[in-house]
Amino acid sequence: MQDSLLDDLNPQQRLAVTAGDGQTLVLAGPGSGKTRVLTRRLAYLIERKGVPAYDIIAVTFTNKAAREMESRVVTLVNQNLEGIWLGTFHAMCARLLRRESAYLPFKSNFVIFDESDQLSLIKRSLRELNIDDKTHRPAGVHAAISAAKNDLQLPKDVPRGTYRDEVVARVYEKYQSYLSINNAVDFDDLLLYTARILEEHPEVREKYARRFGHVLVDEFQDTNLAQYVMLKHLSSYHHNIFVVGDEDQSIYRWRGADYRNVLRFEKDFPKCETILLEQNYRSTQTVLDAARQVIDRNRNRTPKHLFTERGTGNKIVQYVAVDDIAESAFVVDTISQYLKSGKASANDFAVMYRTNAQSRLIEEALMHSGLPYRLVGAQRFYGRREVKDMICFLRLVANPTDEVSLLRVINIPPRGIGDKTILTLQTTAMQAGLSVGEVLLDLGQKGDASAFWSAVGRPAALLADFGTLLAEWQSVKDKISLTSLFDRIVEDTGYESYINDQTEEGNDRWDNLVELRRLAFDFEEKGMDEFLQNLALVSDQDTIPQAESEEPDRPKGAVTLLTLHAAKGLEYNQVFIMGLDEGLLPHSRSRDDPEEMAEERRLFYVGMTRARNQLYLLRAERRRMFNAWDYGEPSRFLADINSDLVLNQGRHGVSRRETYESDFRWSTTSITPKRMVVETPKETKYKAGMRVRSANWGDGLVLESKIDSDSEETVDVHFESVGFKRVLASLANLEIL
DNA sequence: TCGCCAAGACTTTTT
DNA sequence: GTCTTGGCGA
Repeated sequence: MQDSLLDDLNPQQRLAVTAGDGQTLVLAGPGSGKTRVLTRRLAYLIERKGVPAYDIIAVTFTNKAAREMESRVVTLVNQNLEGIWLGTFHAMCARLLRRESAYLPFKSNFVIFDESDQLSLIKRSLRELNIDDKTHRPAGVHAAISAAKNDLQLPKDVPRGTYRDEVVARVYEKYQSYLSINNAVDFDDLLLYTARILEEHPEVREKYARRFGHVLVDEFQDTNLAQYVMLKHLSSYHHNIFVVGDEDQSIYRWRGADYRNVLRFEKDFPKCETILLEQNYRSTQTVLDAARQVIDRNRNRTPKHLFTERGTGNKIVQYVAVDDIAESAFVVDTISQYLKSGKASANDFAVMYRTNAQSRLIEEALMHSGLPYRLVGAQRFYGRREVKDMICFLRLVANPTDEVSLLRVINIPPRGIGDKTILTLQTTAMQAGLSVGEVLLDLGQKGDASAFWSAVGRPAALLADFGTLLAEWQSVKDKISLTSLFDRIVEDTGYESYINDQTEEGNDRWDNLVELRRLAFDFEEKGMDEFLQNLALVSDQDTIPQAESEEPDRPKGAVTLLTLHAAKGLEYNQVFIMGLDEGLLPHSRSRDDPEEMAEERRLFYVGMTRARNQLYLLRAERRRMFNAWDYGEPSRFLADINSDLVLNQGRHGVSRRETYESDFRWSTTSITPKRMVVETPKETKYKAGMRVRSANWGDGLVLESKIDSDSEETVDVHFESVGFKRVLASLANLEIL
């Protein structure tokens, strides 16, 4: 019997796809056909079980995953997916909240603030509350608020035990009130409000729970508490929930993701059927074995025995470079050799690293050798200044009371409206009980006849000019198309000449605006509101050509450079993982938290399992950090891989630094010839773990000690009294206890 | 008000 | 190294 939906699946995959009603947990190792199972499951429900698409909700984390799933399902079933809820968690929540805004502190046409908007609101809240932003960094406070939201806490739920908690709770409250004034929500709110609305209003919960006969979830290991609770409520009527994930690939803990939701799922649904997908279709057995040796050291997970029919394959190549430059040189040399032999093309290669900062050296090395490369994700499209500016202009036209947007663009391009003027404007508005935008519009429309003309003083004319522009855009916004409005704003503000200074960078910036205009064109029919509401939920990966896709303008392809985080879900024939040094991978910030250390291990595991044929693990004996050499230890993860699986290509003796120097922008002053000789680090007097006493700060614990370029010993100490300090050994006079 | 310079930070970043 | 931020002088 032929069955196109099931025939080409392995037994485990088939078991998952055809699982009966109830709760199903599919634990899918890397390369085991997770996406395939999910799409076939959808198709199976619709085609074989006669489930109307309308009854299904399928959630993913990225737009890319959602789009991919949709297009694959469409080719599998002979009907359209009319009425299905298929999309990212955030998009699905936004849809639900727009319908149920009656229960919420904002209107249904709310906008979603992105990260920069959020941060500017946090800063304003801190200022308003007179909280010092040095001791309470905006990003840190925001992270704390975000964590609270992911844990389903409202401001009143935040514990107020310490002064810090108190600060967070107060800023949280203020921040929410600002969001509300602007009719805006942040990313976390989408999840928080959805979970809470389902929790607190039985009639809403029942409405959606009844509707969704089937709930399907991708990347389940990356859900946070809010998402978990939401899923539980959505499936509380029909109890059909099908989740796919892999605890070992959970790498977003710092965003609230909790892989233990996998364990929680099994506990909450004791009758759930658990299916393990262990056959791997991507890598060689060598890669899988090595990866397993690394990941098996983690606890609280379901052990998996990944196997492949692809054979043993090549050994993993380990290479210890003399320094960071040599590390990059090795990558470039190796790739060049492959390409010369004709055995591979550039897009077979990926170079992965822990931190974006590491991309610089490899980029320079690739550029130097003329190899084409593609950098994933470093510069974000929507984060770019010019793109953000334009979006704020549009948001302002759509909603003049949006103060965040207004304050951003009121003086862009510079039109003589400074801090002082803005402050008077704000005070005037507050006294009149109006928003800043409304005052501005009044000034623009009535000129010196406006009631506010004298109140704002000398710069009144400047403000009125901008107000006039704004009023004009407002009056035409419903009469002309979105792109025409776009052009009009660019024209009226002289924005093009402001950003495009005819340098290469200026041209790039202008190109970004042209790209944004192209995106806006897709919303010509749906209109500006829809465009703005969706903007924040579109990630950069949707606008930047992705690694696996063919780019017509680059037939030969390019080497892909990306962080380990960005690598999840992708695969390459040859994978280089750079910087396998203690402090880098695992990252030093994870040093004293076992949970974070476990996540570093998973991150490495994700990277390793991206490789189809050949994996290269690299490290450098020393690298340049700030202005000194940093001598690292090999990553602890390397020791976990059995040496039988590894081919050690040893250590290069020559740094390429000299050869670069002539035609690259290495600063010659910072690299004296003396330091090009490989030098052994001098012994440090203080060692990590030592207890020391200082006359100033009392007792403390040495975290790290190193010799910098001037042979000075720098010691990092955690003092009981004052916390972390970095001191020079020669000056601090630390007594070893 | 603007633009320049110096100081300090700097993990990852699906939405 | 490179980015942002804050202070200061024109």
